[in-house]
Amino acid sequence: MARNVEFDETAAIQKAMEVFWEKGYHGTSLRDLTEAMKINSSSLYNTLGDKQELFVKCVNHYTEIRKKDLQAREKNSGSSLNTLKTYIDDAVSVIISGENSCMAIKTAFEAAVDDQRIKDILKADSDYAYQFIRNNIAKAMEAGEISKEEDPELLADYFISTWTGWHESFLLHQNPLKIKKMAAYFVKQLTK
Amino acid sequence: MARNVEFDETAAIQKAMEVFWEKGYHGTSLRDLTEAMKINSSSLYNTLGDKQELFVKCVNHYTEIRKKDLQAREKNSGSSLNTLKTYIDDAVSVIISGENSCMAIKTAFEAAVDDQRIKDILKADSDYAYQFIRNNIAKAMEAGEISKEEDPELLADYFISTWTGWHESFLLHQNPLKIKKMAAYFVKQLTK
DNA sequence: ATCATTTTGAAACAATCAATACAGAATTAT
DNA sequence: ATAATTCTGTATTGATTGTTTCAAAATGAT
Repeated sequence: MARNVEFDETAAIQKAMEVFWEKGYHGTSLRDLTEAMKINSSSLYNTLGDKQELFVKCVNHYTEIRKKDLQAREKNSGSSLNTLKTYIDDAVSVIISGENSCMAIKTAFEAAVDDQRIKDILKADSDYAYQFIRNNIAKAMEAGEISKEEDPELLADYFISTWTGWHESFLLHQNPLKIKKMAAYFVKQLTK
Repeated sequence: MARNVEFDETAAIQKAMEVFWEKGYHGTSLRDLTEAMKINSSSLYNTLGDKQELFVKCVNHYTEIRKKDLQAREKNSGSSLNTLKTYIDDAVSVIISGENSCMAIKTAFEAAVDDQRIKDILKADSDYAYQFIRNNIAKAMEAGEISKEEDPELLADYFISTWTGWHESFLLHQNPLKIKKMAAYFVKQLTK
């Protein structure tokens, strides 16, 4: 009957996500977005909604990427402790690469503060990582790789929390060694 | 020779700080500021400068408050370990009180990202806390309250990092027990 | 090819943004 | 009291904000 949408919606959201990621929600203008997405504002409003809706879609997109990453790690055979260690190593690499900090963290401290929808998405994202870590810790305990005296729930929370601070540390001090040392210390605490 | 400024500059900065703290840099408008500060925009620009300058003054004000807090804690006699424990307990109380998250963290992940001046202020703030913690850990080691096998520098970094994550955790999950457990675990790790 | 439908692009919308101009009120020193 | 100076309030600046309008272009079904 009629014309189809010309642009790739997922690609457009990806681009928008990158802009929001870099500049934050309030720091991003509609013109920043349409320029990066290479679509007109009328097309944007027609297909993706207003700024807030688009932002929600972007944060969702971001957490879906993270979810897929965790799912890929779950499939990976090998000891649970190694899965966790690799997970930590990869995170350290991302942090000290000097790229933009984790979007979930930035969003948590900016836009999520007064938007429950965003909070819910980030909470679900955090919960998913929590389960991933908790399960692997529990399995590592069964395998005797981590002391059974520890509480996997507590350790999982601790895991996620510590992480966030590493981003802030590198943001301010730009010192890779600090991050590496903290990661090594964390693994040591975990395994002893 | 001439008239004096009518409003209390420190009080005005305090008010501005509260607004920035709540809404973030980009989320705060000049109207928000002048309304809260109860001064006219012309007075603002005359005495405090533009939005960016005012923000710098506010972040400085915030870190000065924290500095004074730490200095008060330093004067407090008692064991170094107790000083650290009290410091942690107080932080936990603030976090689970449900008030706004720490302004330094929010700013680090929003405005500091592309403003070196802000980064420098926050770095100095972080360094001051670092010294406070490091010194107390070192003293606690001498007193035999903390194992001498640990590295006070590393522990101090770890201290600060963990902290940040607690804020994010409570922001998303609103679960005081999680924070309390993590704090208890942290102290346990520190002292054993 | 025609028609119905939808997307697109350019332009413009009112509202708000940060920032300023300027006149008059207020203050101090003389 | 006068003069010199500075602060304050009103009003407004041009720019930018998010959003919408609308005609023209593009598409698919008949």
